Amino acid sequence: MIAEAAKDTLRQRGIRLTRQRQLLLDLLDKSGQHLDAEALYQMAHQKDPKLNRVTVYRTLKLLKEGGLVDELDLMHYTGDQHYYETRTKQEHAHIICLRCGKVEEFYGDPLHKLRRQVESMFGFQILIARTEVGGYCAHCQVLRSQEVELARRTLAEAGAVEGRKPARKKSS
Amino acid sequence: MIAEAAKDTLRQRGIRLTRQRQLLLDLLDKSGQHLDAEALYQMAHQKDPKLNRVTVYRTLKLLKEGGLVDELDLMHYTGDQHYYETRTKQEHAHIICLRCGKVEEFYGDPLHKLRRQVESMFGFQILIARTEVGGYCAHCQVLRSQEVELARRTLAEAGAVEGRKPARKKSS
DNA sequence: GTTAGTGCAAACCTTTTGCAGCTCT
DNA sequence: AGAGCTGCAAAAGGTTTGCACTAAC
Repeated sequence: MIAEAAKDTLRQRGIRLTRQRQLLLDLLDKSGQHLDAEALYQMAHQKDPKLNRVTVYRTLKLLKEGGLVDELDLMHYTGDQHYYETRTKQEHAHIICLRCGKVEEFYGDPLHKLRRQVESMFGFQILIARTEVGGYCAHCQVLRSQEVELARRTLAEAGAVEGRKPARKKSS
Repeated sequence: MIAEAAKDTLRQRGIRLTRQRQLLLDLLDKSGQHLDAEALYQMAHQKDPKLNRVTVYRTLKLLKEGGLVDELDLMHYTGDQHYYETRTKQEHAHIICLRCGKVEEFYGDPLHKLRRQVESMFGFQILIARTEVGGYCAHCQVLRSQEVELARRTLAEAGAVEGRKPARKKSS
């Protein structure tokens, strides 16, 4: 369980493990990934009605600065909020379908190569890296092209109707 | 000049090329890269005092949706605003120094490979991809370690002072 | 002449801050 | 005991929206 490791890390840094922080850490850890502050707040608030939204923001900031969670924005698919996931697994890219919102994760060589090249080419010390890709998933590509086709026809129809209206008075 | 191509694209889509849009497009095109909405507004507003901030936001949104500019956030180095650059050059990653704010651009194989792998592995149709890397540039690594060392010493000193204070009443 | 686009003001949403009181160690 | 943390209310920062007027085609 990641939350335990995170708690140790925090303890070692002399950061207090309050009831609220433990709850948030556990929720972040368990509940899948890509929670935004509001979603996390809702979950936490349900378990502890006294817990305030502000505490969620402060905790997330703390964890982010401590390198315990990573911040994403998933191409702002749903808005301008940020998403968080515990930093455990290998580095990975996030692939977001801009139609259905599904998020895939990509682990692979190119990410490591990129990292190594950036380090050696620029003498750069990398602390965080993130790759986000937006587009249409296999399923939505079909649906998307149907939608576009429909829109095209609707427009053409409207155009035809317009064409039937009395012509611009020029010949009248 | 990119702005011209962009203008053609817009015209073809039946989007009106207003005075304001032309100005914004030209500014985006010329003035280096990584402008945020406010910076772009300041520049535009200087040339055309009637031009409103809202128009900047609306134009950026239009250009972004049309794939003519890319939106970045440069690891939120300076805050939560977004940055924009015209989409012309090859795909590239942005490397941001979290100490001095310098932004480097990385062009390279790993980016293409990543793209190709995502397309083939997931059957994904990519519309936008972005990679941002945060850390310390070669120059700032040195300065950073000095800063950390200084902080460490300052803390140790404070700790020493604290140590001289009457001990926790246990032996008293 | 239409319809899209602009400016203005006001709203909106997410996140941060100031401060008094509470709590972990 | 006391610094660190929380909750509450209020502010901030960035961006969007409603509406009447203006301008591009």
